Amino acid sequence: MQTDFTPIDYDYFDFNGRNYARIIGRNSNRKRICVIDTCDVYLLAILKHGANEEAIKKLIDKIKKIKIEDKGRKTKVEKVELHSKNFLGKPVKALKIFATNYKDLHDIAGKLDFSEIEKRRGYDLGFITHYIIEKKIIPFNWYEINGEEISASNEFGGLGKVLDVDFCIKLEKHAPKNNQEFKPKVLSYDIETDEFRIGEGEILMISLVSDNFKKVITWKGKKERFDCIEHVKDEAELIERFLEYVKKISPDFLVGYFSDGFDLPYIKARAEKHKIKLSLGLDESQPKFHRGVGIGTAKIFGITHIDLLKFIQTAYSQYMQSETLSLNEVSKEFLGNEKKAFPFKHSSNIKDDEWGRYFEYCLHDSTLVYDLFQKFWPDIVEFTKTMQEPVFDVTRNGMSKNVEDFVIHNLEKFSEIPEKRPTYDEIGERRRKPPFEGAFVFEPTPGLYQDIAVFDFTSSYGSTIVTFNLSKSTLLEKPEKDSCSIEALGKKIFFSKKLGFFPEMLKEIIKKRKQFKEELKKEDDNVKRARSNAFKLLANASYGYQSFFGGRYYSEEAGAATAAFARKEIKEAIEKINKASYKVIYSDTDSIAFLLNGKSKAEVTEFLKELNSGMPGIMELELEGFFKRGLWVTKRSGDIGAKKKYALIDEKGRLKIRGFETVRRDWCKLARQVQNQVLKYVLEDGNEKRSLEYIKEVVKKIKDRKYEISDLIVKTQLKKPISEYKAITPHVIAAKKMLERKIPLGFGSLIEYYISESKEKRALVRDRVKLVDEKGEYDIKYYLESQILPAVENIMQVLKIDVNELIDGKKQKTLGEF
DNA sequence: TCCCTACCGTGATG
DNA sequence: GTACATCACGGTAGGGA
Repeated sequence: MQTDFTPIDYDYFDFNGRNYARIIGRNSNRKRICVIDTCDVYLLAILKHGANEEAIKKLIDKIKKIKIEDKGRKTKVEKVELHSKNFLGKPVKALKIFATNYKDLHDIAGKLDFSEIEKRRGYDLGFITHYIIEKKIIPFNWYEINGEEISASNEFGGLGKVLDVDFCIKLEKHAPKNNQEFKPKVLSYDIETDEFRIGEGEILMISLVSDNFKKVITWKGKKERFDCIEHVKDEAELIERFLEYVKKISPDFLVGYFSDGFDLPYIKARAEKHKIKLSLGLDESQPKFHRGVGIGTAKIFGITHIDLLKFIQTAYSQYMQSETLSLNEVSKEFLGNEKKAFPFKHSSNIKDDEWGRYFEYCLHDSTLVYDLFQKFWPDIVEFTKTMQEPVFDVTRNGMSKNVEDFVIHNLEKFSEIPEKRPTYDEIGERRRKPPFEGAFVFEPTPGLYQDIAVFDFTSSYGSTIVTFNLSKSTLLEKPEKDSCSIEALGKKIFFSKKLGFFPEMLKEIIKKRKQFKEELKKEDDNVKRARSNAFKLLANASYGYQSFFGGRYYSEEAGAATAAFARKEIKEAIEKINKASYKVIYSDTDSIAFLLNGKSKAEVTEFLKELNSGMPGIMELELEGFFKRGLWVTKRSGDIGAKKKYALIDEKGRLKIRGFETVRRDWCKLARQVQNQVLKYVLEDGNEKRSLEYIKEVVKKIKDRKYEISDLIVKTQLKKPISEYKAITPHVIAAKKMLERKIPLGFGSLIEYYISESKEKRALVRDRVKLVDEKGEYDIKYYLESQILPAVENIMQVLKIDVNELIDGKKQKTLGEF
């Protein structure tokens, strides 16, 4: 049969000793299709330079005889070809050694102990990656496919019969087709339980949301409620019902939030307890749980399980406003919608008339997850198409893996043989290296400035890598004609002029980033901003990747050289800006802030063009914006200007605050609000007048205990198991208190506490820690001197005001009006 | 016991 | 599994006076 087809999810199976890819996807009639296909598997043996033809011939004959039988299957070398390829940019002769089963390539490589062979590569990619490279059947692209329909045949042990798909096709031909939009069928889900520890409590309800479908399955509460609430008799039936709905709706994506770490493992544990087979897969298989160091992953065959939290974490968190990645905050930021309020209670404490609200709460969570998925769908597609790996992996991988996938899937254009993953020892060696010098940060002179412009290098590190051709494969041992050099790692490092594959590929990511940024300029919304930033992140991660110990294309020299070149470029730009009679007041990594010194915006724009025309390669500055005022403060200790701490206001009165306590979540809300307000007043007015009034008022209110504890809560994240802390800080004490109350805590838990008054005179801060709901009076002195004062002190100091006098009230006379 | 500083730890910037 | 280095700053640990 013939149809069009877009691949969504991939896995593979062995049949008669061979590997077969199983690809689940859809056609444009929304029929679900499973494509079965195989491909040649091989590894590459790179030959030593200058091996003679006769020797190679003999070698090929020897290799052809290799057989392996020790893993319950027979694998042999099926054919050997001699190819001219590149390895790390250099031309090499390599033998392409074809074998029966991908999993045996490693063992075959182990038998290639011949003196003519220099290196063995290309057998550590994984079958699916290898398959996608070989057959070029890329997720979310469209293909016209031809093949034999085997839905009802006994082929592959009757595989087609057990698969719950519309068509099962053994692929014969495929050709790329114009891409079209694919609207997936999505089912989001969320569970509520009594116990947070996996499987230790009962599942009280499961909510499901899909297109025109909302359902809460529960065995709790009273029967008559809303249409979408379905009562079952017990937990076992609830799980059965969940299975039925997933099967009936049969979505392309089953989406949860932290569902890799909670919902799905929980359902699995409870299903096991009730001896229910959790056959969610299209082939009736159970979810496969893969253990990770942190949380594992949960994979369902044919229905792609997505944990949105994971994707948001890697792709967007760095550029988000939200302080935590809780469903509530993330929904607020991207949907303008939040969770319904329902304080957690054990089910035994929930009254009859409260269940309705609990159901609504649970259902609303699934709605949020559903809406978030729809919002991020374009990004998920874009990421997946760029990385060319199955969407299951792309949504879970970190940035370094994404960069590496992108590289691996683009090697063929360069006839490049893939480099191997580093060994355990190599990783250890790389990790032990001392850090190299990074970015340049300008030490600002504290002050309140007027009329400021800010320039940014577009994808600074990325364009540096591209411009100066910095990578593992372009690193030279000694200088060559036209090679470029830089001082880094305490020596002179050289890179060839001939463009390497890594820099060339990076060019494409930068192009994409530019495109998304343009789109963002046309119409600004949270998701567009996130997308643009995600590709910015990816471009920057390419720099991080080359210095990342786990990377195949790790190169300390390339990393250090990138930072060195970037420093050189920005310092030169600063000099040029100063020479043009502007005055640079601050700079960090890739941005430069400078005073207009009376010049017009038009002059600045013109000057920017001139600057760019003199810039090497694809290095380019862009205008970040004009600002009416800007404030830089001193460090708390000493008089020198603090780096990474400043606030700007543009002509429209919009604030841009960086590094200040206002943007740090480990300061109490009050301190942050007060600082934010003071910055606003100072930047708007250019003087201290309104701020002083305001601070005075706040100080009085603190002294009069007019604030709620909720304004004074300090939030700190737990970053390791409590026992591992050497320094017992307030947040460790708070965490211990929470543990005593049996509140489950772990890596990443947000610890909330406030500082209460103590009779003891010299008590440590940690001895005064109280949990949010613990009764107590807040410590006036602490909040004045350790929260509010530090938050405004340095700002007022710039305006020559000593805030200490406001607080103790002794020297108020010197303040004139007070 | 007081005082100082090194170090731990978190969370920012880019 | 896991992109990088550069900063600020509160709080404690721990030694010396």
